[in-house]
Amino acid sequence: MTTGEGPRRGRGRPRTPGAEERILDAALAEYGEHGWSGFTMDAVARRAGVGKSTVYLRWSDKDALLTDAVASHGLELTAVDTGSLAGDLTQLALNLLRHFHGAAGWAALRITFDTASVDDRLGDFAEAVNEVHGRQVEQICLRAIERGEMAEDIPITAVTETIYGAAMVHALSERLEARADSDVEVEARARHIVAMILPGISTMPGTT
Amino acid sequence: MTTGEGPRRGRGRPRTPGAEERILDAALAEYGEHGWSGFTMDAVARRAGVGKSTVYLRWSDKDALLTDAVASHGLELTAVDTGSLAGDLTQLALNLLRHFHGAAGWAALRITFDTASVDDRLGDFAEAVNEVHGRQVEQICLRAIERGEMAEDIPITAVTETIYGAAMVHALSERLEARADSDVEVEARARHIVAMILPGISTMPGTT
Amino acid sequence: MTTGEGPRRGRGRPRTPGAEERILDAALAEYGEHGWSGFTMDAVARRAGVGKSTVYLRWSDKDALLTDAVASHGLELTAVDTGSLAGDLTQLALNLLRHFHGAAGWAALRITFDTASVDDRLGDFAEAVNEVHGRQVEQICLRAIERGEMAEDIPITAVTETIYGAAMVHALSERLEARADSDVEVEARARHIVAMILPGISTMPGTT
Amino acid sequence: MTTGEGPRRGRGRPRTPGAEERILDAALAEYGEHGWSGFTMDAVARRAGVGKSTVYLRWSDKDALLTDAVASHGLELTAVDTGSLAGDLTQLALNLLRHFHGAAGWAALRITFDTASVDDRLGDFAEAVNEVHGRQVEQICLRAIERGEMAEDIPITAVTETIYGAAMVHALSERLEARADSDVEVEARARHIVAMILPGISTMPGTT
DNA sequence: GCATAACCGAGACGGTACGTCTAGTCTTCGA
DNA sequence: TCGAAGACTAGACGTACCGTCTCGGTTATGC
Repeated sequence: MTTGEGPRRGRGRPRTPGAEERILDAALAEYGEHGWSGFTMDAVARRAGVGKSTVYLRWSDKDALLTDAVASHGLELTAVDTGSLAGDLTQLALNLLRHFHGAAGWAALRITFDTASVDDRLGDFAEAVNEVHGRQVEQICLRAIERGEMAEDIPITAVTETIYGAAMVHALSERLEARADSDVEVEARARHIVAMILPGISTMPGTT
Repeated sequence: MTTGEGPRRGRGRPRTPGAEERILDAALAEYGEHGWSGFTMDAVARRAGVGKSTVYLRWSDKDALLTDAVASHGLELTAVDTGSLAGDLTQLALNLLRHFHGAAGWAALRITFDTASVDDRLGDFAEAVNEVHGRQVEQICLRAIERGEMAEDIPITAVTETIYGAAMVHALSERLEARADSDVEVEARARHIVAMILPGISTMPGTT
Repeated sequence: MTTGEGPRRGRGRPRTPGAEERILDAALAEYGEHGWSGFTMDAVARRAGVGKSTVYLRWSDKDALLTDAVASHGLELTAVDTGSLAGDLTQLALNLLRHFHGAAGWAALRITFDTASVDDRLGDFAEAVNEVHGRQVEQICLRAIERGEMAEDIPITAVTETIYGAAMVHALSERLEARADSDVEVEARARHIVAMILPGISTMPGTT
Repeated sequence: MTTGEGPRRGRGRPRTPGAEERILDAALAEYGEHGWSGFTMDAVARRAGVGKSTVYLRWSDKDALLTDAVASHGLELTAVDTGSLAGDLTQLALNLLRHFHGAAGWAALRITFDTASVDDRLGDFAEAVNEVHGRQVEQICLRAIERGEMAEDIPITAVTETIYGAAMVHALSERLEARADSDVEVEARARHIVAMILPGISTMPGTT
């Protein structure tokens, strides 16, 4: 995402192959363990067994590294097409719940909030996430409208925000209460969320 | 929540009355302007017209101050009882949208995420927020169930998470797109959110 | 030296009698134990069992207190008149050696050097010490000249400086080597010093 | 005496060559201008055009820096061999008077007194000074004894202490009276001092 | 006998330096 | 040419101290 995929044909020593990934992993681990205020470049470099200059050679600064670290593990939401609006949304909710529960997803979340707060810093990443995620729901909804399952006058962003928000706050609750849902609970929660909003957006009242 | 409500009967010069509030305000302002990195104790002290030691006399460190600053202005959600579930939820959603849009609410949000991530730091504040907010929705729902407006088998936490999440993510979107909704838009969004989940939780299908 | 011996006849509560002395003692003790850089007003006040304001009520600042503390115990050199130049000088050297060896004398010495270094601060104390001490030797020498024991063309300040310096450096050596001379050694050293300079200032060559 | 003469062969950026000296000079200048209180690490760093951490990378704390600064310029006494005891001593006295009159010599003196007072701090420097200086006089005296100019039963330390003390106290007097001797006066004083003690240590009575 | 006034202890106040730590840059050696 | 090591400037961190101030209380005089 940052490195620039130049064929690296030059003279001199080629870049150590594993370094990039080790650094990203180290960054993610440090961020997960100590949070933003305890996240130091020196610690990342040391943990990755790498000199600080190697890190700065590839990322311009702290934010860039962190952003990239999260991005590298944080956008693994795969689109689905189960054939029904209910199925698509339930699968999406499930994915989101699992995503935000994991370290990378959670880190992505925090960074999104952090970067969204500072105006003089580029919220590139946050916007990217926003767009990627937003497009997911958009496709689901468009398919549903085509099939006639969903009313056309529903603002899609509202659907996105509701589902994402629900998953997000649920993950937050879990962390605050130092609780970890079982697989069954997660699935139940996903179904609950969808059940709650489906009647509100569907064309046929009374469907579940 | 701040210093312990000791009646301060002792000897010695009593603490300057206004200082506490001025420092908290300054902290919130600095945080809002510069974000977490860029938030300086020296700057807070200077802005509050106060010595650094005065700040450290009352708060043990940066996090404690920031947490308190946000808490002092971040829990101003007033419960409402409009008589109907739809009215209550719409009013709540409206409050939340406005809350998260403002500096204090947004800051509270960020801090909630921050403190929820670090285990060796006390997420006291985050838990408090969680509980206060959770109780709001609980009361609304209990009233609705009493009135027969709401099904009894809906998990209330799911309702909470959905509404809060929707408001939260909407505020996030606004910031990411550097957009500021008008009052009309905010109200419309609140109604949309409620309209989306109301059919899913209400006893009478087809109601809006 | 600082207090100003006003009869303190006014109304109001009179100053606690013992306080003055206790503070001075505490100051001297702290200075002796921790040196100039570890000498704090808070510590002095605490050690004297006294509030800081009580200290500042009597002395304007740190230097004033320290100066006074040393002065109160540091100028106890008593003049002597043994009837002969050799006797007078030996007695003086002995006094000085003992003086500089003790805590108060040593502290006075340090302060003299400290205050002599800073031009914007009043070396009042240092000058006072200098003058008091200088006068001692002056009197001894004048008596000796009257008696015909001492040549008239000797600059008296040179005599003063030599004897004082010798005693001073000897005390310094003792401290540096963590050594403490016995009484016999001190007396021997005093005689040595005088024996060394006596032929150089006496009218009769070859006298000891 | 400073950093340990490791050949610094390793990897990494080598220490900036000039920095050490610039810092020491700045330290000495600051000390000379503002004295011990008023001597600030920040000011030293700023004056040397250096970051504070660079200073702390080389010296553990304020005292260490100051001590070293003085040591670097404070031990420039060169031995002399004029061929006669009187000549040697006069030259030594002259050197000392000039040494203690200068900023570095005076600073060295103060620090010697300071470090000699605090037992938990290493008086390394003070001892070094003591030894270096002591050896000077020792050599002079031994040569004189060989030549038969000086009696063998004179304790050499007494000679050292007397000459050093005389020069020291003279410098002190100059400062206290804000006076600066001319070259002629300094030389006269040196001759006076030696004339005073020479008869007392020489084998031939009546020599000057 | 009661107000007045100066003192006392405690300790909070604004300010400033301390010594530590981090960010991001720069400079060397070795691969 | 790149990588690791690590010194560099800049500046925030949290602590400690200075000298000032404001309390509640105490102890004397003087009306």
